[in-house]
This record gives sequence, C-alpha cells and structure tokens, in this order.
Amino acid sequence: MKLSDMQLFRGLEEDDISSLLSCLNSVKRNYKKGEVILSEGSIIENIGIVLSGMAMISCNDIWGNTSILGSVAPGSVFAEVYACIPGQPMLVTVSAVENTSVLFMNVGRVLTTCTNACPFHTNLARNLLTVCAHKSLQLSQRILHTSSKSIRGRLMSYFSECAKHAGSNSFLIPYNRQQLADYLNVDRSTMCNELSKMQKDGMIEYKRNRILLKD
Amino acid sequence: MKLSDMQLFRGLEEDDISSLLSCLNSVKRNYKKGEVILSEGSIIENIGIVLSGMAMISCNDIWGNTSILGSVAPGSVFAEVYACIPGQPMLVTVSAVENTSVLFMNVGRVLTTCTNACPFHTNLARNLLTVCAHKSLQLSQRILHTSSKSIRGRLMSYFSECAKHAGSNSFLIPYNRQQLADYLNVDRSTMCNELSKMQKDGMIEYKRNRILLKD
DNA sequence: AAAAATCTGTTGTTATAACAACGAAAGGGT
DNA sequence: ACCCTTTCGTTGTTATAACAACAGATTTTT
Repeated sequence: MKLSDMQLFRGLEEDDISSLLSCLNSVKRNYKKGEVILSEGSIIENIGIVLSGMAMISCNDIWGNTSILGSVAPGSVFAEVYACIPGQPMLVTVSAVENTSVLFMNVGRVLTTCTNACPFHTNLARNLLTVCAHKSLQLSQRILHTSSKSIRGRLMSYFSECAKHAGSNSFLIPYNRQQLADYLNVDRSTMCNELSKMQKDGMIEYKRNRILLKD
Repeated sequence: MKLSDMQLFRGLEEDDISSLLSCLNSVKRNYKKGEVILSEGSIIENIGIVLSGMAMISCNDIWGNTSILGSVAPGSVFAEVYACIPGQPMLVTVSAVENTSVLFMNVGRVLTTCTNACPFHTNLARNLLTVCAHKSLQLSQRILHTSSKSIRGRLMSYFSECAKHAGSNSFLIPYNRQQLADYLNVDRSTMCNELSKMQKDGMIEYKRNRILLKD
C-alpha cells in the first residue's frame, strides 16, 4: 500500500512524505502472528501505522476475559490517542493477528507549537484530527453493536453495519468466531448456537466468514 | 466558566477567543431539562460546547432501550467527531439532563486548508485534536467498564475509575440509578439489587450518589 | 499424506441477568 | 405542610447467556 494513499498522508506528495518520515524519526518494525505490538499500561509517544498484515486492539480483565475494541487494517493508524495525550498509559493492548509490519512515527512535535522545521506539519495535524475522529466513530459503533442485551441483537447490529459498509447483503467478516464473540462481548459457543438458530429462522445464511443477510 | 479555562481554547487570550468566536459564527442556545440538543441521524457542521448545565450522549435501539455513552460537563465539547467528518450522520443523540446552555461553532474552516483569515486557527486545530483524543479515551473507558459479563464486575470497574479520578475512595457519581444502568448497559432493578448485595458483602457503602469503595 | 493444531458447531446444565410489579424514600412545587 | 412526581430498593418469576465438554471440520505442519 502506498503511503500517499493513506488517510494520514492525504494531500501530501511522495517527496513530502519522505521528508516527514525522517523529520518524525519514523522506524519500521515487523511482528509475527500473535506478537504483542504495544501493551496495556505502557506509555508511548509514537503512533503506529499498519503497512501490511493486521493488528487488533483488545483488553483483558483480571479473569482473563478478552474484549476486542477493533481491528487495524493496512493503511490505518493506532495508538494515536495515547500519542496525543502525553503520559497517558495505554488502556489497551495492540497485537498482530497475522505477520504484520508497522511504521512508527513520533508526532509529538506536531502537537506542540511548531518550530516549523518542516512545512507539512500543519497538513499532518489536520489529517491526524480526521483519523482521530474516525477512530472515535469506530468506538461509538462498537458500543452500539454491544448495546443490545441479546446476542441476536448484537449480531444483527454488527451484520447490518457490515452490509451497509460492503454495499451488499453478502460480505466477509474480518473476525473468526472467537474474535467476533470477543468483539460483541459474548460467549463464543453461545454465539455459534445463536448463529445457527438465526439461520434456521431464515434471517441469515453463513459459511465460515461469509455472511448473507436476508430480509 | 471562563472560555480561556477550557481545553479547547488553551493557549488563547480572551481577546483572541472573541475574534475566533465571531470568525467561526458561534451562537449560544439554551435548552430545558430533557430537551434534545442534537438528534441521531442528523448531519451537523458545528461542534457544541457546554457552558453550563449538563448534557448526555446516548442512543436508542429499536426496542426503546437506551444506552448512555457519556456525559458532557461544562467546558467540555460534543459532536466534534461529526463536525470533523463532514456528511457523517450522527449515531447518537445529545440531550440536556438539566437546563443547559450551549455554544455552537463552525470549525469547518479549521479543517480545510486555511485561508488564514484568523491566525488562531492552527492553535484551535491542535486543541481540537487533544479534545478528540480525550473523547476517544472516554469511549474506550466506557467499553472497558462494560466488558465484564457480570453486573458486579461492571460496577467495580466503573467505581474504581471514579475513585482514581477523585483521588479518594469516596466520590459522587454523575448518574442516577437509571442512567448508571444505561451507561453500564444493564437492567436498573437488577443493578440496584447487586448494589445492595455488594454492600452486604462489605465491598462498598453507598447512599444515593455518594459511593464509598472499601478494600 | 499423515499428524497436529486450530477452529467451528452442538448439547446439556447452571448461573445470572432481564423483566414486571410494587412500596418506600426523596425531591419539587404550590 | 401537603400533594404529586420521580427515583430507589426489593421481591419473585422467567428467559437467556455463560460455561463445560466434546465431536466434526478445516487448516497448518512435518
């Protein structure tokens, strides 16, 4: 994926981006499937950009239950909230769900009064705001999807969103069953059970990650 | 509350703020207790700032169940996410929980390339980013508080956060019972019941909105 | 291709949250 | 002080989600 296609770098030329990257001490790192990228409690200064692979944002309670807040696809940013609030320990853990490469960059000097070493800071700050707003929207959505008291309601809320996003009643979901359950905050086996009931009731059809929403 | 004390206007003098307000077509409006300020589905361009009173961000599902995402105290901002993503319909409703006065301002020109009519735009954009990051953090927190499967777990997660914030084991919560239940996504009566069990078990003591967390 | 590991769907049991209904307490207005 | 409204706590019943355990399917490894 080209950097200039990413939301964070919108309006910037490849050359501009290069100078930005060196200006913001960017470094690239690779993570194996399952590896932790940033862990809960740590204090960070860099934002992360997924270049390839897939990352997941989650948290664990004291009983070992996992909740997934969302996933980070290539081109998307994570940890921007913590990078924008210096000293705030992370509430969540970011980990690689498959082999993933990440670009880190220190956006600190974009936040404080700009000594304008680099003329693209303003542009980047504006993009960062957009990115942050989108992330907020995603969190709101995840809250909406878990606001129903029933598993069926949560699934339908999530699937409706997926269908809308895909522009079709048939779509692929980015989660396996356990992850979907952790995203919707329900028990996996109970959710599987509910899925098959919904199929019996003619609401949906599914096979693995492909879902068809019937009306 | 003075405008210059608000996070959004950090680093700006009263005079600067005045010129900003007129530059961004700000208007003040008053709302009675219970009145809707912004409703789900609407497309907006202005951010709102609560000057006095209290607002609440919530959503309703098709069965009439209410979920509360958070509250907005004086000096805090709302709808900034939607103002930053032009055309995005609101997923939530903002309403006044008591008589509330609100300042609206159009931050649109802060987002697009600045024709720099006003030199404080850059500063405002930076503050808006901080505000947006804090809002994101609040949403994450609300997700953490509802990640436990049990009501007791959710209450303890929320109360721990309150105690930490207050710097004391004794604190006031900004919600009544129904609102707290809607924030934690549980049934009110069941939650009341759980509260009294927790008191019996010696975990907490409470009277109305004052909670004492025992260890 | 076989073996191992992971993921998925199913069942039955148990725990617990939702729901409905009501009386008591607190707050607001006249 | 009184009434009226809202909020709060309690109880009992019912619905449903969690949990545990396992077999079949799928993918990965060797």
